[in-house]
Amino acid sequence: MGRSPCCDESGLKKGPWTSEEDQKLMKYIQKNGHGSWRALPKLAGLNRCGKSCRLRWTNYLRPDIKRGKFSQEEEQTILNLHSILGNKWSAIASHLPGRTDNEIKNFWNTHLKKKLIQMGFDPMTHRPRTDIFSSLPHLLALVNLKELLDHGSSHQSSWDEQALRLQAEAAQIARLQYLQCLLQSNNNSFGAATPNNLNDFTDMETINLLNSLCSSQLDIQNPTAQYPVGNFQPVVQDNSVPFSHLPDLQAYPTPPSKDMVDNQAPDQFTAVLSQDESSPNNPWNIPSSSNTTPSPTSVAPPVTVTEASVSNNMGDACSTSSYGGVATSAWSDLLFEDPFFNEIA
DNA sequence: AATTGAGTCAACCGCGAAATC
DNA sequence: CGATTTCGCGGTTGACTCAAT
Repeated sequence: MGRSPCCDESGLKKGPWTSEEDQKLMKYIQKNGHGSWRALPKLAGLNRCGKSCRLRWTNYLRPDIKRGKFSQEEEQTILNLHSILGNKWSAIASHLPGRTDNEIKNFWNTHLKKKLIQMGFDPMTHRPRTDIFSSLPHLLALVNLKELLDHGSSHQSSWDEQALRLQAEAAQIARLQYLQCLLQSNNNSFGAATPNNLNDFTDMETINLLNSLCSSQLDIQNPTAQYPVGNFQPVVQDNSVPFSHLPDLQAYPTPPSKDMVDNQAPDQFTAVLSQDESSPNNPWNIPSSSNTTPSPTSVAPPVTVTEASVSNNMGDACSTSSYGGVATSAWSDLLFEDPFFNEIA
């Protein structure tokens, strides 16, 4: 209750910190600890409010702060944890040594959120957005209108070409979205990506969609060409080996449920940034005897296979989410790295 | 060279919870 | 036990940089 008046006090400096101020603050805290933040500025000889001092210390001056770009592992950890915790930046930061909540929040807002949106996923729910279906006709109409205005009626043929091209691209987006939904629903109907349901995933419609996506952008004159990892390849309609070009998803067991995650105190989690090599078939670090049947109320996972797993700091196997974040799925990785997808998205 | 727009990130603001009186 | 103070969190802002025009 009650608002801290410290920042409202007049005469206190605001804005960027100078190196002298940093030095004063650092020296004082290293010598005395921060104690009462409210009292600190006076004691340290700073014309700042305590709040500003605390922020400067926790986000910038603290000696254990790691600076620089986020690694792939950190990015995946953030995605995983965000899918469980939402915008609990401090909770997420507690699993990323040396990273501050502010830094993670910024990274999310400037990079990860956009990435998910570009992929057609809702950054809050980590699930495919369905709104694009309903808005597609409107978007097309707007785009066509703009083209019309830009080119005028004297360029009818050019306008037609543009419209056709845009319509084709929009259709690609729609198909991609639909494909994601199919993958999602297929996955959800079985609770999680288990080996069996992956084999079940031979729906002709989906395969046709994949093929149409692939053929539109790959060298159709050279169907046997080798594609870089992450790019789409044509799907062979061979039910015995569907998606043979994908990573071996069958090595991954059913991930733990969200309930399991929820039942663990957040502080007990420690991100383990690589798959547990001692149990390569158990990347979730779940004891083999665990009953990991997701509850009906748990967040249904998208098609998610992640190499990031989570265990608590007691060394006990606990859980990561059954919902490891879309960006960690093999499919999502493919989408991320697919130049055509990035272009149209 | 000047302008503009997008991206980034440090810092601020307001709120609620916890701690203290 | 209620009032007040302090702290920490999450959302937002604005200064800065850089690339494109």
